[in-house]
Amino acid sequence: MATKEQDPKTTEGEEISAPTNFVHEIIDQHNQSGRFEGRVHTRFPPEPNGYLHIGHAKSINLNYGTAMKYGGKFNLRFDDTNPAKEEQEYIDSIIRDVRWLGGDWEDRLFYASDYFQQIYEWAVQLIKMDKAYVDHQTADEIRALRGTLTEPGKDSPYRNRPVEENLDLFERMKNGEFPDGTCVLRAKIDMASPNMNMRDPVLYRILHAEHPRTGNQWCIYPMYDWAHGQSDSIERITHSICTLEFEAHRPLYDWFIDQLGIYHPQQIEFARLNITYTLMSKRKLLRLVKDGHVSGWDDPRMPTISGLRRRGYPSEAIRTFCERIGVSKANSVVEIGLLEHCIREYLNEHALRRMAVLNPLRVVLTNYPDGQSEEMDAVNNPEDPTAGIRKVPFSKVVYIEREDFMENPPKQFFRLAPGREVRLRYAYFITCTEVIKDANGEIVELHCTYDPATKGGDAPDGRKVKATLHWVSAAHAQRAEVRVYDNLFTKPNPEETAEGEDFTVNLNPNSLQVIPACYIEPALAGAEIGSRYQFERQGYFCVDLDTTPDKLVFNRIVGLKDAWAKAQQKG
RNA sequence: UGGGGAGUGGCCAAGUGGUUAAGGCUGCGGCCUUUGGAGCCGCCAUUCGCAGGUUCGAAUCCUGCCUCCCCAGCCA
Repeated sequence: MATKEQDPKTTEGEEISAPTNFVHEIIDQHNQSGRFEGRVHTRFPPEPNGYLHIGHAKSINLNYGTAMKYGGKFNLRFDDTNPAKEEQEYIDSIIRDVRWLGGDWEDRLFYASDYFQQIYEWAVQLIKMDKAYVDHQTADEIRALRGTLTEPGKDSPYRNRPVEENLDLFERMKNGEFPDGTCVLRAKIDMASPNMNMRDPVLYRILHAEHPRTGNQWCIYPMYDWAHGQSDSIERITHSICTLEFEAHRPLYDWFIDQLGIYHPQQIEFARLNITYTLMSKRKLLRLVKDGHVSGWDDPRMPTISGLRRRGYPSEAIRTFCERIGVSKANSVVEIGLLEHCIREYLNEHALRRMAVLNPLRVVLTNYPDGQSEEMDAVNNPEDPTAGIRKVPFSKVVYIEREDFMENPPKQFFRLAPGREVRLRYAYFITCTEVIKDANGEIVELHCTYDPATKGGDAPDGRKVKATLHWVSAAHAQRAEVRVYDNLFTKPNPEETAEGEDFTVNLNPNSLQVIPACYIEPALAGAEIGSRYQFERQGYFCVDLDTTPDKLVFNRIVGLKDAWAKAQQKG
């Protein structure tokens, strides 16, 4: 059915699928022109100053996926050039997350700090070429002379120091002779450039700080701009894929590489991911953690990879999502609904079905023999016959979902109501005969009769019911805590606030609802942490790591689509 | 009012001078159903930021304009 017209071929004639985005299109052009001799080598270059989030997943998927598509290689490299903000904890979490997302760097785990010596030598080379100088201005003075977007900057008074003096000063910077902030090394480019990045950017600053990798070996650290392009060059990266904000830095990276005369990767910029009702800024996510708005980086409401993992989002589904959103240069905001769709789509196929009652209503089957119980066959996954069946115990008293009963149902409601017959899934047809209330008029129990002829859920006389309810036998039920999540923010754009307010005013006070005592079927006892199930008619749930041998805790990953709820909303 | 990017349906996104302007998500109908789930079928841009122009023919080429994003860290 798919038309297979002219699949592009490599020079070897081996088939490569058609370009799926503009990045691949550029690579195809390079492969045609022979720019990189057919090599494709990408990398994911995080700074270890926070946890990865789903926006990073898009980047990892693009970089790793691209390498795989072209039979190339993929590196993981930490851009650890600022010891003031970076920590080993972040390095560890990032490694774990990239691996979990399926990225495989084989033996190519690198650090920009691995290249500090080389980068230092290149700085010396630049000084010798009279293309860099030590500037003793303060940060404020540098800023004052940088000019503005519309006015050119002015040369630093230190700009024309002799090469020998610069060499000496830079050496002494490295040797720790100056306190932090005394001076910096700057590139000598053009203070009048319309591109602000070219106005003599800072290359090195003095930072007497302990580095997670290099300890106290260095007290000068290269700026990202001075380290990043060269790191890619050292690793012989072919395509340096990065986000849009670095587009204006590309001329600078090109200038460095051309001055140094070293291998030249091609930088390609794409638009970062934004998702409705969530934040993607590392700074703001850090704030949520530090200020205790969430329980940690792995709070199941966080868009961090560790949060999504704990919530129960399968990495396969996250990957599908990353494929489906596409890659372009247009700033965009993807609806959270698409992510949830991908999660449901995967889990529908893979999650075992179980029955669990979150908000129980006791039902007594008045004509069912006292003390009797039997085992019903239940399908584990209707989408996957190989998942088999299980036994579910049934007895005289069962719990059903409170919202599956209405005393005075509207015409659209076809679940249980007085005098009405419905099916208990895999069990029997039951008919509600009596509603028991307490002194306050609260419904505390239902009396129903069951039809023994409908065992398994089918009526031999062919009569139909309009609803099938999930249930749990009271005598066999296990207890569990269930945590139901909603969006962390109440607005599609959490950054949208009134003057003087910040994004925390948009925090959703109902983003976490804990249901301490739910009833679950016995097959769920001993479920492993991280395992995922569909609770029939409710949604997908994942065993949380707070689970202990005597207390199961489930996270709701995502609810099932609910036509009844939607109809209610419409009124 | 410098420089660099981007504008295709509610949200993403294909499209690279000749197609009825892909596809997915959402939404809306209907079928089916022992999950009001899943699945299946159908509908949803005479128009591509706007205005001109070139052409037999323009989302695609040209000109002008509008809107949005990024850049003035010793952050990345």
